[in-house]
Amino acid sequence: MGEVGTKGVPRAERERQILDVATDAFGRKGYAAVSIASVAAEAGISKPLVHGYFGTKDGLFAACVRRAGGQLAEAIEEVLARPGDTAAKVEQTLRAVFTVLEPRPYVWNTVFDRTLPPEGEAAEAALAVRARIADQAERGVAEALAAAGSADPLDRAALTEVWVSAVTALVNWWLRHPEQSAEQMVRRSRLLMRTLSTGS
Amino acid sequence: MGEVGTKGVPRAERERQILDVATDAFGRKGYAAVSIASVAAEAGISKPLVHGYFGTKDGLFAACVRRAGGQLAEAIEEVLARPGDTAAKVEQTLRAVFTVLEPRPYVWNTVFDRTLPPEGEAAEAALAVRARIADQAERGVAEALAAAGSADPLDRAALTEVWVSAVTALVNWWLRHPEQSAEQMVRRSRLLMRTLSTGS
DNA sequence: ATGAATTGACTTTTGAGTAACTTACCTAGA
DNA sequence: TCTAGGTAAGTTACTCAAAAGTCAATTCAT
Repeated sequence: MGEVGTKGVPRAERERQILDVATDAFGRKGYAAVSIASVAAEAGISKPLVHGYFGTKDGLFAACVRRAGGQLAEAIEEVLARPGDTAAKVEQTLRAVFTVLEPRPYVWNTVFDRTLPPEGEAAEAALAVRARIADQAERGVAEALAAAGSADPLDRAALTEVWVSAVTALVNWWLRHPEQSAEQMVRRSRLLMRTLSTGS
Repeated sequence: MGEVGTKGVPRAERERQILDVATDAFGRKGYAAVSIASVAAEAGISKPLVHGYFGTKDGLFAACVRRAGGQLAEAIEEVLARPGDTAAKVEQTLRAVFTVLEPRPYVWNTVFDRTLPPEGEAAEAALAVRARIADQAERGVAEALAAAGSADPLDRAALTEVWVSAVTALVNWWLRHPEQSAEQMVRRSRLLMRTLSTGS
């Protein structure tokens, strides 16, 4: 256990390991409830190494959120860039999100963590990623609303928020039913979205 | 400031004040990110008084969640007890939830806090309230799903979560646009719910 | 043999929880 | 109506544990 000295693991690989463990922990329990020591233990290394590579806890979180946000935003962007009607895009966006999230469903909650300290690098990074995702969502939402006959910017802002929140809810439900595949989640989401409108 | 001795505020009222402040803080930042000291400061009293009334931090959270859960469950129950078809109930439930959540939108986040320590009174109380609300919502949701051709209990559970989460998002949006009336919000919600299904 | 990887053993800060004291209110008896 | 004393409300000043962050020493790969 207590062996000192290098183990021959290059920094890049070790950083990836740490980010994997930390993202999972942050997403499960939230920023405040995660200790650097527990992350280090889970990764099989010592606390100072984490600090050596990522500086502060804030820095570690920021790194997690930037990587996660990059993966998510990229997948969504790819869908939006493709041609197609609104119906297709909604479904493809859902599929993209669930597919990216499938191996690490906690990524989403990391980005939308509410327990961050209001100041600092972590909060800034999270806000940036959220803004990017909200911006992407708004583009898709605008189309759908136009089809429904509304061009009201208030409608657009509200629906964007509802949409993001609905995805969050689906992801959290998924976390408690990990046996579901991404494809099952897409199919289920389609049914649920359709049902939401029956009462109206 | 540092005046010692009683200020003549009876225990019941002080407890209510503390619960108000604590529920808001827990709902905003999550269990782990809230300190007893900050709650006490915000309530204008000292830390030991909070401990004297609620024991541990776990006990304080449990008290918050029980009160919050009671308020929510009661309002929903009242709507469900009234006769009417699915469409009417959806709309009435929306109206009821908006009304209950308006003065304290963070109540929902408190009940569904993910940063709770897995063991202890707080987690138990939260689970109990979640189960109660989920059970109520599921009754309403089951009807709508039946109309859409699904009797899958997993669908029901997931939709319940999505639905309440969507409503919460609407409430949070509403707080940032207070010029909107409750009736406008109900109408807007109807449009948004309908639009959500365009893709399917 | 140089530098990157890595840790043990610190210091410091923060926050939960407690002990012991102080003050105000309220009622029973004179 | 006045006062003695019990009880409820409240604080200051601590203890203790956990967790953030630092430093200097150590080992391995090239």
